[in-house]
Amino acid sequence: MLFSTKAEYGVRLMVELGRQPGSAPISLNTVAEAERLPLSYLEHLVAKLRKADLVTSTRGAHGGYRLAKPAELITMDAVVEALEGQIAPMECFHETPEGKVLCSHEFDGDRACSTKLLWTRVQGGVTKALAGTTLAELVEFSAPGGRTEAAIVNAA
Amino acid sequence: MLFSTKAEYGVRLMVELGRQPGSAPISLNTVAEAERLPLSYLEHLVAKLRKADLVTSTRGAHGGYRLAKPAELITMDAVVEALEGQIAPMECFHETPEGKVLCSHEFDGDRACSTKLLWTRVQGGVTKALAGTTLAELVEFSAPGGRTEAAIVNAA
DNA sequence: GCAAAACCGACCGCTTCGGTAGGATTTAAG
DNA sequence: CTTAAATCCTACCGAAGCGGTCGGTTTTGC
Repeated sequence: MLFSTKAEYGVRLMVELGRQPGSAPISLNTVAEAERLPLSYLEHLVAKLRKADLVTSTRGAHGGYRLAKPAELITMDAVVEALEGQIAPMECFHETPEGKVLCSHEFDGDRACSTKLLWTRVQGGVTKALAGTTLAELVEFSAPGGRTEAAIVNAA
Repeated sequence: MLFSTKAEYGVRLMVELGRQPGSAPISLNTVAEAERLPLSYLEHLVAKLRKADLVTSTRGAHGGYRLAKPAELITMDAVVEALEGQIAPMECFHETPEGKVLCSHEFDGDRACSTKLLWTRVQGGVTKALAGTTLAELVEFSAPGGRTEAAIVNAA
């Protein structure tokens, strides 16, 4: 599995928040029941989303969570990264500001790392998919009269 | 991390086999020293590659391993899948012969799974990268006078 | 004051990861 | 025939992460 349920549950949580049009905050309990997920586990996940400034919280009775910005401006790479940590195909694959750096096994420098090409391509494919998908799309797609399966193919 | 060192080491192992032109089998010990990887761990990995018919073995003194087919015909999705198991972005994301099936949380059927679109795109991006890369490319890329970094971008 | 809610941190059983260890079996070379 | 090299097989092991659970504290509206 590329990702754990942290990403799965967290994305569902975000979609649930994105579905509500109003300005009233939504309690985690509401989300937990709607998605049938354990409340106390969602607490851990929403904490990560809050630290990443993807949701805001209001405490006390009738409190809850809201999206920190419009769903159209939230891309899924930020969401998944907040939940799962840095997204890289491999432990030794580090991104530095100035391009990529490999590798703990790339010794001697007498020849290129044999796996660099592969992981770079994989990295590109994943980030393109994640960064190219907005929360708004997921909300629309999963709506009762949402877009059809064809939308998946079209947006390749 | 999307993949563990099983994929990393296993791919290196395959590249090392692909580098040798001759028909003589290469011992794991040779590979282990060349790539500075623990021999006894490589044994586990090569067993998976053998079960997946990606390498063949000859036992006894001067034995070792060879690629089961030309490097041009070995795509990395088969290699990674042999090492890491089925590649899917998420536990609940199952591929059936007739398309995709979701989801353990997609209850009631009254609305689409909110994460299906996302994971389908991720899946597509990863498999495209893996299936679109052959072992021969990695061998060439990592050769002493191999192709430059630009090859990575070009082959997007 | 009470109840609802966000917050926080500790704990727990389970599986995987990365690796080690010890052997058994096969085979080529001397 | 013996020995060394190599594949093959199974069991084990510490560490870490996963998927929660629990108990409690704090904040806030009614």
